[in-house]
Amino acid sequence: MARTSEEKILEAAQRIFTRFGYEGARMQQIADEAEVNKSMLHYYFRSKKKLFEEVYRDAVVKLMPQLLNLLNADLPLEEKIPKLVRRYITLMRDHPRLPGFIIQELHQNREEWLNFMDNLDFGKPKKFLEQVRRNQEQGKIVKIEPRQLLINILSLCVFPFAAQPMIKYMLKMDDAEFENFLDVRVESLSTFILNAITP
Amino acid sequence: MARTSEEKILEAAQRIFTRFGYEGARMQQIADEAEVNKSMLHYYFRSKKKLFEEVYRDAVVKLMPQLLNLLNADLPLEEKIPKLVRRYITLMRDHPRLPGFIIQELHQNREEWLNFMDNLDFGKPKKFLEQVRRNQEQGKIVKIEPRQLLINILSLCVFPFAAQPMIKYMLKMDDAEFENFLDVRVESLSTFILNAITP
DNA sequence: GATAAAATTAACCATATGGTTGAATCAATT
DNA sequence: AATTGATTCAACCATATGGTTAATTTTATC
Repeated sequence: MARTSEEKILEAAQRIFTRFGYEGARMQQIADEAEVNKSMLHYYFRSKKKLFEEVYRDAVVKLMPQLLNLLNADLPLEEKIPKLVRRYITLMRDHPRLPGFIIQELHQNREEWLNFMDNLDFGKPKKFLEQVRRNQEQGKIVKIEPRQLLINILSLCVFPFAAQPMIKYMLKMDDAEFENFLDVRVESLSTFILNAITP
Repeated sequence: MARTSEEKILEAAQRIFTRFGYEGARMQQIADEAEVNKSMLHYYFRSKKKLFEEVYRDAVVKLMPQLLNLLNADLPLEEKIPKLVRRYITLMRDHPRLPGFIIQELHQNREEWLNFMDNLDFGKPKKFLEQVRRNQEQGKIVKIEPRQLLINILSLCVFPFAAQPMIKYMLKMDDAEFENFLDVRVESLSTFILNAITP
């Protein structure tokens, strides 16, 4: 404990920005959430934009490498896919607001976002795509464009979190039921995907 | 042509709100986009919030019924699923900003959003869920929780649009390549899903 | 063509918001 | 205890923004 003011601000900013977005967040709101004087935000982070960028970078750094490492790991597909599903869903469960947050905020200033990402520079899913192509040539899996498979896996894992409130509404789930839905989903998705690509 | 000011404003508001979100959008910006004096926005729609609600309602009404009707149609699953995929992807292609917009803005005031949706009241995917259950009992498809299958289909169709810039970035696609990716996707997804649920 | 109603505009207004400043307080070092 | 630098705070500031008003122009009606 005994978090410094700087830490308190960052954590508060994380909560507020991920919830309300850049435009929707108020500096005063962040200060209140951090239990700190508003001037402190500028003292430590200079401006709203700088503070936001810090938060956004942290979010991206928290997610992207996790997504990519395992994707390029040295594991046979039939092992890798269940592991991917389990890890992605676990990751999203821990940070359910991040996917929506990351996607939402990049929708504007696309230019700016591009060099921002290039600076961070995580790898690309190249190895995974090649692995799929190889498995396909060997007839181990069904014919499918590797990028399509990649996007399928990502979609299936991430979308339910981005669309969480909509899903809860459409299927009339409360929080507990949704959690249960996710428990089931880990197993369900693995077999779903493996089934889909098994000849 | 000869669109009325009211129409011009609504269309402009649609473009601006879906792009920048409620908080990010500026009334002046909408007025400029509509080539209309800012006071006109208040003259016709009273307030930013009212104008936004109109735009949001239009967006939801444009998407939801389309999603639900076909889902509950009287068609065997093996026909219905390719049709669903084709229609959903076509729909998203025509309105690529809508899914992100709808999801983004409901993330806040969840309470308000709930009665809002209840007022509009589209159906629920009940018939589809039952159809899946029946097919399952008859051994026509693999064992799967019907709601999971529903979310899978939605995720696979919708997510690529919500995450479009991210995908383009990760897979180094330009606009043309992404369009091509979507062309391929219609076929690819249908067989992917059918494969996944065929015993 | 006079009259009334609707539509349009420019000039304002009140307030919220990001940001600044300068004084006060605290903590470490000597 | 004095000095110094970092930290915290209340009071301000400039500006952007949603919204209002009142006058003007356009359109429709008789």
